[in-house]
Amino acid sequence: MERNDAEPAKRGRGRPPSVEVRRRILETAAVVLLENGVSEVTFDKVARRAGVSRMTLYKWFRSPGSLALAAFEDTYAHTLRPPSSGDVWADLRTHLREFVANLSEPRTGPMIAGLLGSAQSDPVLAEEISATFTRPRREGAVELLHAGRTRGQLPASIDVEVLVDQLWGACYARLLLPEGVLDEAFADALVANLRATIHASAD
Amino acid sequence: MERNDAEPAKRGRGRPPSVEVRRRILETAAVVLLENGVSEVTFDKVARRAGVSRMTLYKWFRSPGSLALAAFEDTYAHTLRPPSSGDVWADLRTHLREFVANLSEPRTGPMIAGLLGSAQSDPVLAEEISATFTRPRREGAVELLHAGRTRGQLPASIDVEVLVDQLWGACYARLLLPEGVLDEAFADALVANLRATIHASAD
DNA sequence: AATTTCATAGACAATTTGTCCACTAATTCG
DNA sequence: CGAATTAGTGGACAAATTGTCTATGAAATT
Repeated sequence: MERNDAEPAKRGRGRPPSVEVRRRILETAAVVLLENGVSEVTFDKVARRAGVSRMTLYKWFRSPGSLALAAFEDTYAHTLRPPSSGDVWADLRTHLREFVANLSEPRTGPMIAGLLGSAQSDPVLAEEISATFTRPRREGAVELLHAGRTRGQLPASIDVEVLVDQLWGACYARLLLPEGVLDEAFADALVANLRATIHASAD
Repeated sequence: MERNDAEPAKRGRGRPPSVEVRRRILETAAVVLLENGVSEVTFDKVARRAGVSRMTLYKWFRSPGSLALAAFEDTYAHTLRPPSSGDVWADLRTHLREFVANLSEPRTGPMIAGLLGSAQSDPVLAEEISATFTRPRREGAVELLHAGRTRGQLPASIDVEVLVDQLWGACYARLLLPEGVLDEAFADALVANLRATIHASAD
C-alpha cells in the first residue's frame, strides 16, 4: 500500500512527512469506507473531505483501493490470536467463530468483501490484501490444523492446505457469494461436519 | 440483466428490437470482456466498437456489469449436467473436476472472478449472477449430496448446505483469493479429504 | 393513417483519474 | 548560515465514463 514503511525516523534530508496529514487522510478514508463502501473511496473525495492536496494522496498511495486497504488496516483491523491450545476441535471452534464474527460484522464484513472485490481487477491490490490480511490468517490456520494432525486428532492422510479452504475458504465463499448466510451457526456447522465424517464409521 | 426477457414474439405495437443490434452488442461486449476484463466493459467502449448508439445500451442494460454478465452468459456459459449416477464419490469427482476446469480456464476463470468482484459493489448484479450462475450450480450440488446422504454414503448427521460450501465454496475461495492454486488436483484433494475423514476411524 | 416503440446522433454537466507546474514549508548537510 | 532535499499546496489540463436530455427517423401494430 503505502510507498515507504519501515523507517519512521531514518529520513534523509528533506522535510519529513506530516503525521498530521497522514492521520487526516486515513481517518477520512476510513469514514468514507464505512459510510459508502470501497467504491466511494476516491482520491478526489478523500482529499477534499480531509482538506488535503490531492497530489499528496497520489504520492503516498498507489490507487484508491490501496488507500482503502490502508485505512481499513489502520482503523478496523483486528490482531490475530495465536493458534495455541492442545485440542484441535476447541481451537477450530474458537478461531472459526472469531473469523466469522469478523467477516459478518455489519461494518467490517462489507469492507473486506468490497476490498476483495476490487482486488479482482487489481492484481497489485490482491497481493497487498494477501500480505496484510489473508495470508497471515491462512498461515495460522495451517499451523493449527498441522498441529492437530501431528497430535493424531486428524487423519494423517488429510491435506491440510486443502482443508483450510474447506473451513476458512468456505467462510470467504459465504461472504462473497449471495447464497447462504454467514453466522456463528455456520462456523459451528463447519466443525460439526468435519467431526461427523470422522466419527461416522466409529459410531 | 436485460430488461425484458420472456416474450420474444408477443410485442405490443411499436418497432421490434433489432436482433442484429443486440447480437452486435453482445458479441462486442464478449470480445472486450475476453481481451480486457470486466472493468473494461463500459457502455461507451462497447457502443463505439459495436457501431451502436450508446442510448440503446442504456435502454437494455442496467449497468456495464450487467452487460458483461449477459455477454458472458451468451458466449461462454456452459450447460449444467444433471447430478445423476448412484455413487456420490464418482459424482463428486466428476462435478468438482468439471467445475474447477471451468473456473480455472484462462478465459472464463478471470471473467467469473471479475464479475463476482464487481458484484461486491453492486447488489443487483450480485442477484443476477446468483440467478443465472451460482444458484443453479449450488442447487445441483445440494441435490447430489442429499442423494448420497439418503443412500447412506454420507453420514446422516451431515449438514448438506454447509458441505456444499466446503467443496464448491472452497473452489470459489481459491478462485477469488490469491492463496493457493485451483486445478484438477485440488478438486481431487477436496474429495480425498472428505473420504479420509470418513474412513479415518474405520481403518 | 395514427400510434407506439426502437434506434440514432448529438449535446451537456458531473466525477474521477492521471499528470504537470510553480510555489511554499521544513529539515539536514556542508 | 545557506544550499540541497523532500513534503505539501493549489491550480490547471486532457481524457474517460456516467447519466440524462433532446430531436429525428424507422419499423411495427391497430
